[in-house]
Amino acid sequence: MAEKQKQFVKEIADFNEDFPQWYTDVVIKTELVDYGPIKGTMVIRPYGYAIWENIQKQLDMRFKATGHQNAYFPLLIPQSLLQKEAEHVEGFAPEVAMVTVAGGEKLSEPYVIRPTSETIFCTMYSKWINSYRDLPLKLNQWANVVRWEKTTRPFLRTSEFLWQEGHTIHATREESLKETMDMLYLYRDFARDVLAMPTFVGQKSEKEKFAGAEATFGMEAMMLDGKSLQAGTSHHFGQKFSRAYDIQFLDKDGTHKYVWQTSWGVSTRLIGALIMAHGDQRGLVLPPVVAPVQVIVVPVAAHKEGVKEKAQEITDALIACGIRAQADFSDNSPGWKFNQWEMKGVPVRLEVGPRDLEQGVVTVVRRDNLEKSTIELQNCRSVVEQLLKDIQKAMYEKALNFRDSHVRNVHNMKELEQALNDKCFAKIMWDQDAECEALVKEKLQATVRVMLDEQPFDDVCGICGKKSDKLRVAIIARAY
RNA sequence: CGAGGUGUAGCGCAGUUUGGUAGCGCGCUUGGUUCGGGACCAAGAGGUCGUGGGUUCAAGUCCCGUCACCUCGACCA
Repeated sequence: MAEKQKQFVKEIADFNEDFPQWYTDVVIKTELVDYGPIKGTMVIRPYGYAIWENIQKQLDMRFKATGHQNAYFPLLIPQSLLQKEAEHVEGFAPEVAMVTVAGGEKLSEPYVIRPTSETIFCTMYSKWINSYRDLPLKLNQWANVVRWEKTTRPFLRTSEFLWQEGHTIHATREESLKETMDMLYLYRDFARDVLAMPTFVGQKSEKEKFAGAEATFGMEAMMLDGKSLQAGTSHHFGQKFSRAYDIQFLDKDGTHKYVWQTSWGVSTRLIGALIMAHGDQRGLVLPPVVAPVQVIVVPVAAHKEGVKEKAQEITDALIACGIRAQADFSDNSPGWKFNQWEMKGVPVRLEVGPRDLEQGVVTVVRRDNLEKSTIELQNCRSVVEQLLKDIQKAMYEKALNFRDSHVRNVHNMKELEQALNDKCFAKIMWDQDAECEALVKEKLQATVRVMLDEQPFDDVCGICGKKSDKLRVAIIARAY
């Protein structure tokens, strides 16, 4: 028995030895995703897509609550449109896929498959906007985009991925800056409350900012191997795009002005982040809010009198109060089911067997800490409801503790290297010099993830040791 | 594009050194016994060995070509 258990754990690679391999194994074996016929694409299977749907639902609610609306723009973009903003083209050119033939004829102008939709939004915005009364316009799009990446990994980097991209335009710089930050914080709160994932948010370096943006802000999450994953971005464009695409409005003072613009997005990468932030040796651990199945009811000895009926009854009662519950009546052995649903990360398991029925109880096991207990049958509903909330909270606290114990203030290159080798994020004072950034990358294979709005703790740059008036607290980490 | 690796049953692999009837485990099907942490017994089904050419009486195995995929680097949500 114990042998089989060990074998099972082996099935999903070794969590400690090779974390990326563990990750890939888990997403494939838990049927979240499969490789598509084209290299670098993935097929998101029902179980994985259900997570995405829950993420969508939670985000969409928050977007609507902050005055955004959804819309949809075309997949194909004429190449010339993409080329209007110089930095933007340059940034995306290496990774765009193009359509050159349609309707059996070679096109006079190739169509780009959107790598992102700034250009098409801008084109339409310039037609739609006349007056300050038309502003702000705050649209969001749920869509797929294509970026021909050289190396790929399911969810974390694929040639095609799903995301949401918000594109807003405003009459003033203050307002667009506020929008950029508001959305950044919206993402941070969403990650905390929905994904149970603590993040660092802050400004990206010049080198890492979005092609065509004036400033880019990012949200970085810590994975269980101490590496960082960019989980979301929010860009301030200033008037760069509005000048390139001629988006002007007539202001109150009677003069024409260019709009101020933002964009922000999160993608299916969030699913990858979830997995790498919470998983364990047994597989996935999903936060209840996004778990496709929140409660799995496993009958034990289902053929015995009343077991199946009771399991169904309990499941129905939970579904009736809005819990995503499911009963597993397949003819696998209970042990197999336990392991299977644990691997799939279901937060709560209820075991219903003859022994439980005799005593009028049900056995409950939580996925996050594997604690097992029994509850009175009549309290089942309310206990489970509370338990889901507790698990959500406990998962966040666990992730937060992990992160806080893996963040370290460092003052020089030596300490920085030590921190990275200890699988930690490093907080360091940085003078925003590109040479320092390049040095860290070359010597330590690490990058400046974000710059935080925190009090300086040194008066020199931790990398080059020089004084500077541009010192910021930076997070440096190895990253996915 | 640089460096490594892998293609044999649905999945994971052995077999290749030394050419000679295509194997194992899991899964799948059927019947039966089971059921509180991956059950057991029995009987089955399932393969042009990635692909093209060559050597040979004979190629999964040797030779030449080619394709695909994976991992790690440079680039990115």
